[in-house]
Amino acid sequence: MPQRLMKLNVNSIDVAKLAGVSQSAVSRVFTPGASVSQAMRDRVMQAAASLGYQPNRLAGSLITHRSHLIGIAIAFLDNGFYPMAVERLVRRLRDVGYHSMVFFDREHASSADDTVEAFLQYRVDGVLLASVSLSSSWVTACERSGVPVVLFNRTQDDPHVSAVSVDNLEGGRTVARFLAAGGHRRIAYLAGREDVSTQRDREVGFRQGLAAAGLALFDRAVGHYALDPARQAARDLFDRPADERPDAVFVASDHMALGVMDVLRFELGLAVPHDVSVVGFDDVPFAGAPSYRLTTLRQPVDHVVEDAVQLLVERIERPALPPRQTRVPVELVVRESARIPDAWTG
Amino acid sequence: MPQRLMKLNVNSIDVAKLAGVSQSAVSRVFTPGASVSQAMRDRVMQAAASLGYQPNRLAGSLITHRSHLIGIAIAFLDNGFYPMAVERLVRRLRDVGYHSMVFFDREHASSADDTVEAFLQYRVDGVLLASVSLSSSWVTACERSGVPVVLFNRTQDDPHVSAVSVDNLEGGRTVARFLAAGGHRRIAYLAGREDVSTQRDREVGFRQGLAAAGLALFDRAVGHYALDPARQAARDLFDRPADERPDAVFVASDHMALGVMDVLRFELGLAVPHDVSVVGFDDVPFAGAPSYRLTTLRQPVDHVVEDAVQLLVERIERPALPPRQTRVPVELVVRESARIPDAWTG
DNA sequence: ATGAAAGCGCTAACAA
DNA sequence: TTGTTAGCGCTTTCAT
Repeated sequence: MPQRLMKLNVNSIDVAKLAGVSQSAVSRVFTPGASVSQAMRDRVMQAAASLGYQPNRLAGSLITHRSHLIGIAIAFLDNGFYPMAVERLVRRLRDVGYHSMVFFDREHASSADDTVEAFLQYRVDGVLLASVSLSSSWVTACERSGVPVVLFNRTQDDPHVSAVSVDNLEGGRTVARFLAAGGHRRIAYLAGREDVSTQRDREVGFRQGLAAAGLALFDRAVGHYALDPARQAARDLFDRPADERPDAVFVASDHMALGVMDVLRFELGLAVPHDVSVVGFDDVPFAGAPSYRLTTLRQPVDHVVEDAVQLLVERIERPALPPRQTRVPVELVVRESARIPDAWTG
Repeated sequence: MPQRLMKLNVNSIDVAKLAGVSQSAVSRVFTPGASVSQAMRDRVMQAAASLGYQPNRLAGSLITHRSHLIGIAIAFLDNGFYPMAVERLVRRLRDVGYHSMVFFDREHASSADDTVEAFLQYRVDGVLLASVSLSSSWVTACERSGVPVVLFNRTQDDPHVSAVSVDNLEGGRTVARFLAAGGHRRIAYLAGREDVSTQRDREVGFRQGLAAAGLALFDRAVGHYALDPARQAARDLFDRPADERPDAVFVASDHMALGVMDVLRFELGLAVPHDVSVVGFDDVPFAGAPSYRLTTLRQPVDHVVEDAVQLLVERIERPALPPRQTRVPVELVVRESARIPDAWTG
């Protein structure tokens, strides 16, 4: 049969006819764990191969009620932490048999609305939410339709939703301890977006740590987890006479911290860490570059991803299981952007 | 009816019953452009809302033969160009009504194999290939099943496949002209992966431009588009006495170029651009950072993405249309990592 | 404009 | 182990 006349969408009936077997036999051959003889398998596979047959999983999902699709919603990839996270999430999900539909939602609620609608219409088996701005009503919408949701890197007070996050509170405390031990006395904080849990927890922990060292926050500015606002915040904090400016700053994300270092060194002519110590959060790839050498708290991406996938898959496979939260420890990575205390042991 | 007893997977029949209309009426209400009275639409929408009904697009695709799914395959997100590209690709596709299944394939052919299989099994309407390593046989597999493919940022000599790329050849020539005009005489090239078209075209164009200026390549090393190999290549090229080392280097990607700058400045103690000029390719976000200020060729992401989506959608919607290739112009972004020729006008 | 009926490609009882 | 049969939830003729 000339290839040009080949039927475009080959189905299991075509394969069955060519192999001289029933259609359901074909289905079984392509169903892992079904009961088929080797002879049957060989005949069917050969027929399938010669027709270029691939089972239609969309059709299959109709009856199994499993699409093996996971919806991933994320704000954007500007911050270098998220490309790492998304890539590993998608890879890990694939390892355990799921495929990823990914959506980017910046600020607008309407866009997030469409995203949830798409998840529901495509009958995704589960949802991973890494967006900073998704309100809890979307979570409710999914869970009500029986679609389990896992919050990635943010928490809600609501224990009815699974979530994985790093220990932002302890991270904040660690930085405070490190900076206080380094002899800093005018310590500032550069905040992320005020409405998200990571920001809040990092700041609360930081203030706790400062208090424990007998210090109070010297100053504070807001960078919204974005580059330009962070740069402006750095100017607000540091474009002052030497004795009125902070001698250290904890920046709520590396993405912002790298921009802050650039402003400090290239706009304001300050030396890091001689004039000011900078500590970030995330350990993005550029944090380790010789041009920055940013001291920061590492979020162990693989660990976080592993937990997220685990949390999601367990609820997909055993819907009766209750939601769970996990909290992954962070690790201070000491580089040279902040003065290192004598005999720092963690 | 208590919410806890609510049926989990509401279908169009449930909605029809509640609204007291036929099932096909429900379908019409949710089909854009179908013929329904306003009264019918209102009744159905109300019933649907009260049940939380969302049409099952997987079922719909069975009959329409359109999944509105696009398969995107990409190597990885290490290189800062790709996060930008993927994010915009996914957004743009969504704007025109398509949803993205994304896959990451590093080197292994078997993984790419699985990816194509998944694309076929999920009956994606089209495929976008941004992976560097996907061989042309996958393209054939998709196109034979009637799934149009667009190559993103790489070309094949084969005109039977749609492709969008930037003008790497002209880009290479431009850099040569710029460096020659800057008075450099020992000009080196740091290559990407030898087996991909972007690398080849950039180098060919570069050599052409050098020849036109009466120069030949002074030296060459290979960085495989990856950070560590690029850093090693930089050492090989520059860890020599002053009169034996290049006075300028064109690096085939910014991702590598930033690493090269770090080695030059922090390991080898060379000043950029005083001792050596560096030019990159891509214009990734960090290229503009004050710490680097890398002179580079900008790939206009929005333009490239626009073309890619256009090329794909036109073939999905009019399958008879032949594949096309587009070539997007690049633009030299002059910063301070390379000596600027007097009166440089482009 | 609406309803009845057929069927998209598949999986899963059930029989044999 | 294999075949027969009945749907899964939808879109789309075709009548009305």
